[in-house]
Amino acid sequence: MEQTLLIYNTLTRKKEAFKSINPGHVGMYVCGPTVYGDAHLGHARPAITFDILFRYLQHLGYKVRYVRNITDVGHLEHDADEGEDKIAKKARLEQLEPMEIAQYYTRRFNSAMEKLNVLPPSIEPHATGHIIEQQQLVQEILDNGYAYISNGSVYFDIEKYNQDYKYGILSGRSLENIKDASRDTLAGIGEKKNQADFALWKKAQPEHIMRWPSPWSDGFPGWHCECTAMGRKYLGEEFDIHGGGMDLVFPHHECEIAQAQASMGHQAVRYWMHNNMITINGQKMGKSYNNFITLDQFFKGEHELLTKAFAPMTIRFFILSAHYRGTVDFSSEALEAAEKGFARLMQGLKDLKRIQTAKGSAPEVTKFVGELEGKLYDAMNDDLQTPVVISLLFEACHQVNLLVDRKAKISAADLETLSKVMRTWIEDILGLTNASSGSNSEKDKALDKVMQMVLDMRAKAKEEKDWATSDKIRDELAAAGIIVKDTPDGAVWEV
RNA sequence: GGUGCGUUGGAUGAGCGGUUUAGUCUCUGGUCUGCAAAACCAGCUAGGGCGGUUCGACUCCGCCACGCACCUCCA
Repeated sequence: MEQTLLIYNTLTRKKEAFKSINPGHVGMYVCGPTVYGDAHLGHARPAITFDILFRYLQHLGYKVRYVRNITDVGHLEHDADEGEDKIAKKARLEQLEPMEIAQYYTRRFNSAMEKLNVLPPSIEPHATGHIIEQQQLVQEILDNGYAYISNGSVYFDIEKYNQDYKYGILSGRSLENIKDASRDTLAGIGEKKNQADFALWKKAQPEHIMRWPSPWSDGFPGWHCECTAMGRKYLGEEFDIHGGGMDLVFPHHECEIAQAQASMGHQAVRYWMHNNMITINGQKMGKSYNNFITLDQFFKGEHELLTKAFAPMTIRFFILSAHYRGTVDFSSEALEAAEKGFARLMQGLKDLKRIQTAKGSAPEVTKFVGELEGKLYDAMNDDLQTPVVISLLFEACHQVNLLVDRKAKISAADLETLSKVMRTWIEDILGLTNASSGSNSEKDKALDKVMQMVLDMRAKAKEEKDWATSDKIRDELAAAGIIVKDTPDGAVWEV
């Protein structure tokens, strides 16, 4: 924990040295998915970005409580005025219970996360399980005079709030701006005093299935409440890190700040972190643009923009090869490049075992091994520069290749250090693992044996210079989709 | 209109005030191989325009041009 981790704080627009509120402990909250559809590539980004942070903080010795919510209620379709709960709408369309939908997509989300080797958070609270906490939050804001009741709904009074505090500090916009923008796009003010006011509690229309009793009306919480209420419940009135996608800065996180301030009199979050978007042909990938590719489609290769299926680890590597605050433009070509890069990294890890040690290391090898981990820490500590981490690990692979080819010498001690560093950084911190290592079914074992037999036969034919037979085996295996690669240590195969 | 970001070699995409600046794809040469594939090694005229700071800038600052994202549910 002697490492100084710099984190870019959206609130101050500066990189700041990270210091946790409670020494040795970190509380971290990240906005999770709204479970009314399959997760797409865009959802993978915050999940992976904050997974890296979660892993790295733990690596540095912190005990981390990581909370990522499941939004299963509360996101209104259009605007708080005439909105319809997204979950409820889809439920009616498909004649299912809202909870059935939420459960179904939650499972699918978690399964996709597992494939991407995203560690499960410490707590995954559901919005529907915290209605009482959200009502308490609303009541506090009402009691403090920063909200008003209108026709059974409760709205946050931005004008009033702005007199005592300042609304817009996170997104860097003034109340005047916000009002102007709202006036253009929306017609009547309706129940609200001010167009910029946002709903804390919404009275349910008769057609709403998801509803809860409250002092104000039968209804449901406004969509900014859950994160404020649940973050506070599990991480305390003040906690270290709040993360999410950049598109949540306004209004979601801006409203969270206002809610915390209005209810508790102080802000809850020390460091606001936001990952940038993934674009496709230069445009943000999103549900409303209808240009998204779900993670499932990636894994299966079922999308017109995909030339083939991509392994979850390829997607993870692809996302990590860009810095989290920059946009990443998706293309099949870019993913194919990522696939090769990832394979190269894994090969380097594997080839460590083939290195023959010498009595002593060459000076440049000692220098490289000695400096590697320090450089990795420097990169990671500078606001999680994973592209640099990866490029350093590629340099390590280059060293491994030289050593395998016996173009350099390495001592047993240096090799052990190199192995340990590479393993720790690739597997534990970046969370990249070899996907194929998990296949241990009876079928796979049987295939392994058969292949070993076939390759032995081919090796024998080669020994006897019976090229016709050896080539025939190679060609027929190729026709069956199995590629044979000859290496100095014998043939290897893959499907 | 407001708020941010970007402009790097044949393509993509990182880092860095000066020395050898990643990686991937394509191409070229080589090693290995019975041949091939794979793998590995090496190479392939780079940093939008104009100013400024500096002994020195692709890297810092300013202006301009172009492009992009966010400002509505959204990761």
